[in-house]
Amino acid sequence: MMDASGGIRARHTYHHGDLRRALLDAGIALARDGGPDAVVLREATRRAGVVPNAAYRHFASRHALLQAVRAAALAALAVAMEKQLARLRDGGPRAGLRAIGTAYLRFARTEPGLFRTAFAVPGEAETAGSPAMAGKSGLNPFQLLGVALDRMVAAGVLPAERRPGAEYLAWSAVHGLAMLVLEGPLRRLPRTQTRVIEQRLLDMVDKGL
Amino acid sequence: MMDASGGIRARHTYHHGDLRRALLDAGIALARDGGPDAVVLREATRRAGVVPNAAYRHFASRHALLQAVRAAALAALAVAMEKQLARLRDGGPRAGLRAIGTAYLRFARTEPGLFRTAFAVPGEAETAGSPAMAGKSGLNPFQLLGVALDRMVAAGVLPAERRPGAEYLAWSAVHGLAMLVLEGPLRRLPRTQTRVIEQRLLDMVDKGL
DNA sequence: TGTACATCAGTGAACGCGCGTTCACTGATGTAC
DNA sequence: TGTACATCAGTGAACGCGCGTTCACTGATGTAC
Repeated sequence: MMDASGGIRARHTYHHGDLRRALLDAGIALARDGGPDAVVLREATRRAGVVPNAAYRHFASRHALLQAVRAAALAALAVAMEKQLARLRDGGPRAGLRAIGTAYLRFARTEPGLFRTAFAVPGEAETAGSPAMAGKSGLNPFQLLGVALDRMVAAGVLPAERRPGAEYLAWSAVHGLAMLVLEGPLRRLPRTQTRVIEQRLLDMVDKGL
Repeated sequence: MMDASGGIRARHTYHHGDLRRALLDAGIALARDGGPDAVVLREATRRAGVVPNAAYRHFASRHALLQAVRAAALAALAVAMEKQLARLRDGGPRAGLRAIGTAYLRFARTEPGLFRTAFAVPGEAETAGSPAMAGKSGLNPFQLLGVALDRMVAAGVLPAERRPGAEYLAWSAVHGLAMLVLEGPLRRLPRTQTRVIEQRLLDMVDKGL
């Protein structure tokens, strides 16, 4: 059990209260600064102030915990996207797509550990959609992207025949840049330059779709 | 020491002959089917028919071996690109860029382990260029992409003011798709659909650059 | 051409590491009567 | 309202694992004279 200062406080009850939640939170914290490999079962129990094997009351395996963390990371991304969408009062349907892309790139930048956990770990298809991966709207990141594209079609900005599969194209571009900047060859690029490239990439998607 | 059938043949000389090469080859084979994490020092020595610590005569650490494997993977990608470029007798300068992209995507598909090793491992900036990462032309993948873009500018197909940083945009798009297909959410997509999306992605880059 | 000796490339044995996971257990909780 | 008992959520101790890496060594190679 962690107190506000991050230290370990002695538990006075034998039962924890909500160990599952505590383990998940610890897992998220580990992923946050260290990525998927840092999500270590023993460390999570340590942080929860509990003996290692206690985790097995709540997660079948380390892998199960990791998947739960991954779902939380995806949900966090969805929330970030929703916030960015909420910001734009007006602006055409193109603005929606751009907001999605912007949020995605920012999330990768500000939460690299969670980002890597969300995508570098093979998991269940988030294209389908589990509630655990969703934001407040009930949609996961992929679905939010889909909605943005649908709106573009409805507004006549995107030809309907180019709609199917368009999410893969937009997603690829943005995802690739995120990866290259995060742990790829573009890591050493100065941040200002990164921003410029981000904008130009979004332009490219806009124009090229 | 491996014979043609893949078994371990007894070495009759005390000295190996070219252990460095043997370890590197073993490392490449490991990366090929298993990605970067599969490049395990002990396993490489096992395959070379040698005691584990013998590796330290040739590589300072596991990490050093991994970097060598990574360089080899990048060189292999460069060679694949060169081959694809050599194929096109004519076709405008756009064809060059497309060949690069095609080779990249195919390499990711046919050599997923090497691809992941090349890019999922933080390494020295390949944007600069070490000979170990280069193809027959002496250029590494990034540089080959740069040349293709330069040609487009020279041919007047790409406005000069859009040239700087253009490699990052093209690279991102193609890299993102490769990642999503390889170990991301697009893994389960049927192969025929993947191909279609690949083409459309290259179209998008072409149009959007 | 032959010998002495330095250098090099392997061997052999061992380390500590932290991990995920299993087992048999005990203390705490809540429900039926 | 009080008690008996089943269920649940933790404890305690231990495992085997394969890894990277270090140490002191010995057999093989090549070079100087």
